[in-house]
Amino acid sequence: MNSTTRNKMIAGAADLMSRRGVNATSMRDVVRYTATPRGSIGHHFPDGKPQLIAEAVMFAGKQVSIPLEKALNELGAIAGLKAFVASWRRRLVTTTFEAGCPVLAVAVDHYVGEPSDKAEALDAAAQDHLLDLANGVFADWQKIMLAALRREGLPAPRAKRLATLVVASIEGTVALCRAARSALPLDQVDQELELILSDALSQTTK
Amino acid sequence: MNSTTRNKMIAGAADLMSRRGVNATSMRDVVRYTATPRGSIGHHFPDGKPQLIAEAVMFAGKQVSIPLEKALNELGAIAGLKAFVASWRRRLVTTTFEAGCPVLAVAVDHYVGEPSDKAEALDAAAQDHLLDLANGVFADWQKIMLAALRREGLPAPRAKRLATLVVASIEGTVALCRAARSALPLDQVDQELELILSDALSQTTK
DNA sequence: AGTGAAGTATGACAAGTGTCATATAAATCC
DNA sequence: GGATTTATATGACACTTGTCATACTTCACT
Repeated sequence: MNSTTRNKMIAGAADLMSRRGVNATSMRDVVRYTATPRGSIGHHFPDGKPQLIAEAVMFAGKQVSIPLEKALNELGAIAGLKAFVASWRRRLVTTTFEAGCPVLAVAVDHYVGEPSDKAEALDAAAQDHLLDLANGVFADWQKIMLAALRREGLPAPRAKRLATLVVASIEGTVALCRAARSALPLDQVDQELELILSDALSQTTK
Repeated sequence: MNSTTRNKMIAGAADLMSRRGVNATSMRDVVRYTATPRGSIGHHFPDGKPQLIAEAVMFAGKQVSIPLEKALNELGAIAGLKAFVASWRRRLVTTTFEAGCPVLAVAVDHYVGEPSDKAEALDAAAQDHLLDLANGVFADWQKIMLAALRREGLPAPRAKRLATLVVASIEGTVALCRAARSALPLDQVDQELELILSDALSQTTK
């Protein structure tokens, strides 16, 4: 199984989806963008576009969760989060605020299926599956953040809420930065999150 | 000028965009959804789909900013924000987490223009204009939140950062809720935001 | 009554969409 | 080395998209 073509397609799809959204990314765009053979797309993704989107979401999930976990492990919750935000910042700046998060794209820009006859019935199921995947990725990120906070002594209920806040606010802030073509929102949120987390952690050791 | 047709189209476009995204919302969808005459769309929106999207963004902007400002004025920053979040929660629940924010949709799901010959040049400008509008709406919401916080004595730099955090985290959380088909993330973030704001405000009166 | 504008209806256009059937090329295995 | 799976190529399909030209209706105003 030649997987480099397949992997290039998945990575390219994730990238394009993060920039323009799900429906603005056609399969022909993906093969153009990645210089992969168009004839292979049906071969590597027999279930068609929904499958490609699904794999792109899972790919993007790992692409974030692995460095996130590493940063939190090596630097602790606060410094690790700052490093993670910094990597988002770099991505925004180097793409002139064109690239975003493909998982958010799936949550917001729902895939509208084939024009064919089967219609509504399958589309709803396919869309639900994609939402499940996106939700799984978000949950994964939250779990990683949660573990880091708990490791520093924060009680579970508070840590869970803060993990949700961190993931949600970063997702939202990245979107704000793209709209503003500026990293200012991310810098502001970064500062506030640091304050909030260090406040919360300082209360536990008292 | 018969504006009820026009207004129905704008409101319907905003609603559909908030549920499925920009590119998944076709003009034919809008006239189907709003039971408005298809022949009129070119009449009311001579600049075509970009114009309809633009008006939908501004419409959605006011639809949020007006009740937000009212709630903050009447109830103060903390209780007002809680009331505002509660209204978001209602919208999510009553639409079984299908509806979201059309402004976020514009920021994430970029409009891909007509298939015609003019191509790239105009598209980039049109997309930039839409991003400007979305950014203006986000900035408006932040300004309203900022004013409420300053009214309670918070110094400007901190208030600005917190206003950004509030807008970004609510946008992100609504997306999380849609992916999870659950209001839990919003409830968690609501609780944390309350804690954060009351902490920040209590430090000013000391 | 009549005139002109505002609104509505309908169909055609060029182009793009995902998918599929078929055909060729490459690589793997006995 | 031949056979069989894997991969790539190409073109056709049924359909949707935004836009436009053209017609018909409605309505206000003089």
